[in-house]
Amino acid sequence: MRAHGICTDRWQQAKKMNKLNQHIKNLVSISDSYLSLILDKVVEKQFSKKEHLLYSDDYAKEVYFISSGCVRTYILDYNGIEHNISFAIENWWLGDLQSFINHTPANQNIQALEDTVTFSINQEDWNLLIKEIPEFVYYTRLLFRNTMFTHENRILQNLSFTAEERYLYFLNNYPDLSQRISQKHIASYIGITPEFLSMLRAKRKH
Amino acid sequence: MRAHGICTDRWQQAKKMNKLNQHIKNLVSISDSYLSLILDKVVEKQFSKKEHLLYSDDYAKEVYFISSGCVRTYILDYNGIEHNISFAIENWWLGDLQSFINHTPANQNIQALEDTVTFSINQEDWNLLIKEIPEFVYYTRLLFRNTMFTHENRILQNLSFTAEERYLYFLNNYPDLSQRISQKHIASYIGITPEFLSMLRAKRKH
DNA sequence: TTAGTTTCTTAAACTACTTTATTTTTTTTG
DNA sequence: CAAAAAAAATAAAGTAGTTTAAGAAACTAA
Repeated sequence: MRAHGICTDRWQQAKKMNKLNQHIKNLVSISDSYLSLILDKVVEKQFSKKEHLLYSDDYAKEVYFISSGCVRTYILDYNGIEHNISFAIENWWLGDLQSFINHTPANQNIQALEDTVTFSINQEDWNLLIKEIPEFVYYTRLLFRNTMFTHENRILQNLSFTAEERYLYFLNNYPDLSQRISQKHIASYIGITPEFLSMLRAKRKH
Repeated sequence: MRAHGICTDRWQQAKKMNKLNQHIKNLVSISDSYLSLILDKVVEKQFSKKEHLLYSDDYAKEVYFISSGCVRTYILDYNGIEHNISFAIENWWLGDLQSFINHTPANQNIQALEDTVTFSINQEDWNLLIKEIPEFVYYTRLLFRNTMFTHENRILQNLSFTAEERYLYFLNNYPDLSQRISQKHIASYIGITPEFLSMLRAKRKH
């Protein structure tokens, strides 16, 4: 990109998008011109703590790559109880992909747990990149594949682990998240009440 | 393919692979020559009821498209209890993809629940097809994406549904499987004991 | 800094689901 | 087809996790 005389604004933006740039290059080999085509479509957005990126029943018009901060996705059950589906921090993509791809109302809510900066791509540009850039197809294929593996492992856990084992697995596998995220939200993610998590933690101290 | 003078054996095989043929064509637009390149790599295998296609700790050397029959994938927990992860019938792909793709020992076991005919692709051929045929990349991207959605919905359910709701969801969404698969295996899939499922069913009759 | 809000802890009563054991029904196999 | 094996039903006792409630600790904001 540097060699192609991009104006200063673009160059500044490219610098800010360095994390996304690296993330793509780490997964697929891609020409600089294709890469800049992707980065051109990406828009920076800022969300303050507790702000929502998406509400369920709305349509997910974009997906997000997190540059800094932390968000959660959650569903509301018919009793009005929130259940955390996932967390995302720096260098993670997220979004309600079913809504985004199938143009259906979202099941998920997305909320910032910290002040957060994202790079988003909207549906139109996403489809354009998919059509124009085979490497973008490969890239998203790997993202889908990895998410599929993560989901699969979580299903295995839900079937065979106790609450305590799920908690320990979370601590071991997401030590960074464990520090940043409240117990209340971790409890919801592993599918137990905060009170029961508190009991488990008390038990482990002795 | 017919126009290209393929020998009778091939033509016979192609007829047998009609389901796979259709499955690919339904998801991506692909030339006949590429399609026959894929079908050339596919090998028919037969498994009798209760036979294993894969044992955990072995390496998954192939993935399977089911032409007829029914299989389950399951894990063994450290108490020796089996937990069903998924079922597959005609026109479904399955395999321990983590083992197959990452060349790690399998977590999953795969077992035929009925006499089953599969078309399998081994790792080497899979990688070759990925390298040579962009449409195969698109095809597998869609497979991964759909599996990802299915997994995601199951995680949502595990977080927000009771056992009874999970059972009703299974009945409604997989009516064909509900007929073919024993309650014992359905119970395991939704994460409860067969005894408790039996109770739920008795309760619903009144 | 203090009041207000949210999170965490503790504990007792409760419930969804498991465990164990026995009987009945269905399926498999020689 | 009969015998054996596997699956399903029922029931009683047990347990992992929930609910409710109330107080303590930790953030948040004027």
